[in-house]
Amino acid sequence: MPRNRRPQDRETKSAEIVAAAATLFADVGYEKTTMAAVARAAGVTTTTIYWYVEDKEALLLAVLDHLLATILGDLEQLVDRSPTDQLLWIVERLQEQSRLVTTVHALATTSEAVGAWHDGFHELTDAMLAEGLREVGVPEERVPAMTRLGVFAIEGLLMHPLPPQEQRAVLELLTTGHGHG
Amino acid sequence: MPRNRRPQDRETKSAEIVAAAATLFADVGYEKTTMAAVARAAGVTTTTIYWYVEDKEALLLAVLDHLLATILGDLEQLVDRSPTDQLLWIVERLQEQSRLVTTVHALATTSEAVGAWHDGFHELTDAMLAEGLREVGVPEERVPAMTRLGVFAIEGLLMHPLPPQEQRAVLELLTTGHGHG
DNA sequence: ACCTGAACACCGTTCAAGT
DNA sequence: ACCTGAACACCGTTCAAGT
Repeated sequence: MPRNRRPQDRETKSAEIVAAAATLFADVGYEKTTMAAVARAAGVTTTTIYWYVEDKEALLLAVLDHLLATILGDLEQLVDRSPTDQLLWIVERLQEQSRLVTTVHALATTSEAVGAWHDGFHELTDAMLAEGLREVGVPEERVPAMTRLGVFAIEGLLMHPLPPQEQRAVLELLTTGHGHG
Repeated sequence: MPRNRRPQDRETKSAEIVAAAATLFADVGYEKTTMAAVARAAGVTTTTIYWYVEDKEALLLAVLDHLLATILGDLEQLVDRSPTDQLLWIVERLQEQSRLVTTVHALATTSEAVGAWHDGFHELTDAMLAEGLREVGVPEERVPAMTRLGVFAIEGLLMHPLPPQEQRAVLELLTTGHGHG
């Protein structure tokens, strides 16, 4: 048996478990997803999961980390696009994961680890949005408040699906300072 | 035994159960609050709760309804204040209940009933905010988008506590169209 | 009508035992 | 090192039995 076969397998199986959890969390929701269901979807026993992950919350964090890494990876392909385009693309991606977004918010106050993840995520997206605003020519002293408002708007759109035109109207109001014409 | 004693008692005890649940939901969170804990706090047996309420979710809805009624009741005292003042006052009240806010969002997609409550709540707050914007002189065609953005900002502030000055900066940017000076 | 103790189903997690 | 079946603790909920 080759020396490096085990680690390979370990990563593969771990990835399968995380992938199964990601799908179920997005479809059924975190709270309603059973560890047994994750195990079934991943083709292992329930107890096996605990060999790869400390508990259900750690599984959630693994899913979040994987998701974030995937999004950031795909984003590299879009470096040449405008910051606004990049942001809109992120919104689309997160919209598919709105259940996970609300779950993170719900657990952020209760769980130290999820709270830390949430803070880290916002540091990243805040910085990205601020950068975009500066590139668009927003004066420096307005950047912080606009960044906040922008993030709030994005989260709001994630959690309250709106018809495309209304969604667009909100984002236009946000960026240009006046609603549609 | 007087004819009307029972109904009185029933309402009292029901109110005690809902009050106990409201406190625990706000402090510990909905998911982490045990029906046994609610019962203990209300001075009844766990099973007794099920005489007054169908299940845990119905208990949540009772808490939400009571909270909303209380807030709207108190708001009557402030009719002479400006819409902005009224809104700020509501934000403060909801800020004490941010756990409940995230819980509603988390369950809104899963539960029909919570989803309906959430929609009703937004209809109400959206209408209030729109009214306030009109009174402040916002042109009619900008009202819808600004209302949306305003609600998103408020929810954002509820879920991401900010230092007072930054909170103020966001609200000012929202209402005046430019950040602090 | 209202309340209860005992019991049930379900779920996250642990553990002793296997390979 | 990795995996499992059996068992445990906990929780929402039900039910037969009481007043």
